[in-house]
Amino acid sequence: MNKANSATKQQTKLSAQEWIGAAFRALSKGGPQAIKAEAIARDLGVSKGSFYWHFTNVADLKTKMLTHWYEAATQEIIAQVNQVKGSPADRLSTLVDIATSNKSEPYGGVSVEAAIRDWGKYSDEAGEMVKRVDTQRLNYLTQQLMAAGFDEKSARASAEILYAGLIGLEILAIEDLADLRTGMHRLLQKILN
Amino acid sequence: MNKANSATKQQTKLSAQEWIGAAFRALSKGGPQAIKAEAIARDLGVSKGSFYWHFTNVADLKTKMLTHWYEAATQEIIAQVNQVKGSPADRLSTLVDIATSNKSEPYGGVSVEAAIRDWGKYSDEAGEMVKRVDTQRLNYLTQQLMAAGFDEKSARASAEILYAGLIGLEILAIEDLADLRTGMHRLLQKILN
DNA sequence: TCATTTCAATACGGTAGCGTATGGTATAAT
DNA sequence: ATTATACCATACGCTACCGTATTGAAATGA
Repeated sequence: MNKANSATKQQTKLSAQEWIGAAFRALSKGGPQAIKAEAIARDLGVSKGSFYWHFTNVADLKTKMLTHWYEAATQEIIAQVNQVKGSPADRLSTLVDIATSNKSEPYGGVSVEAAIRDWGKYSDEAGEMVKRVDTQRLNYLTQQLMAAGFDEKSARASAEILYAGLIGLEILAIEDLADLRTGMHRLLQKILN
Repeated sequence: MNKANSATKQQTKLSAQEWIGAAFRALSKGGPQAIKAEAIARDLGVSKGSFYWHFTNVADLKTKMLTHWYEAATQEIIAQVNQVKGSPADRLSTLVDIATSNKSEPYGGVSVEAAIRDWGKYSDEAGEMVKRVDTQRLNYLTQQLMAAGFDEKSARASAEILYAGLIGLEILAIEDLADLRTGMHRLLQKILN
């Protein structure tokens, strides 16, 4: 056995990030109650001794998951959309594409989003984080719609409908991303026209 | 103590229905993982000996919960809406009101609906039940929209948007039912006009 | 080289939930 | 009055998970 084969995923040391990534995988597969130190350790092929090195306890891991998701779900996406040159409608369209793309990254992606939203219903900490994300996104959508010519009041109303549609379609059609995307663009057209 | 006082809720015997009702309360408060025999028994002020009299195990309870929800979430509501005399738009409006009303009944009501939808993501059995309910409701909506003058293709498309909006708003605004209802009627207008 | 730091394995006690077994009590039937 | 039935309590063993303590090993630095 070649001991120094770095390509075979024979990693000797783990980082907190890898634990967090595995935790997100567990979350989207089994829900919040699947975020368990020993189960994730098994999944990583390691013992819980490692877990309690990187985190003080499970609550600590959860907090760090939420923080990371917050960054990925707001700042990064908004920055990404803002550098799209074109009309506000173009940016909204880009936003829809991003929101309906299932990135292979650990956090971000549709299934994680939905799972965290569930989580938020049963945990205050997660609930507040979801609320912060929703508020920020809603503000951003309103802002884009106003840039597209809506007055503030109707921009906010349309942003709510658009965002609700996005969330709803995401939850209903989560297994077929292509359908989700076309449905979303359809709704966007209905609101913009 | 008047031993034969039937009005004081001093019930000596429990029915399976009361267990199911308590289980739904636990579900909407704590999520699927809160459906636990011993916890619900504590809530009912009784021991788990009783639970295993009425149900063979926890899986059995869950199956019965899903069956009851299925009935309440489709047949009963559709029957209720169908007896509204008026235009299809009137029936759709009534449907929105029903869907956004938080009934005090054990199953039915917005919070239970959302909780079961979560549940469906992590359990195949619940997932299939949710899918059955969604399909039936979507068909019914399509049918009503066709009666309102849409052709089949666009009726189905609009039904999906309407239903997605309903689900989305439900999940976003679950704490404020009044807002939910007005938002929903707004979306209905946008689609019908 | 050897000492320190970083990461992981193992072993432990504690709690919570499951399902079973068994016995107890109240109501109804005869 | 006695027996049967329906419902519930209690006690048990089992497993999964938590968090701690201790030891071990590998990498890094001096």
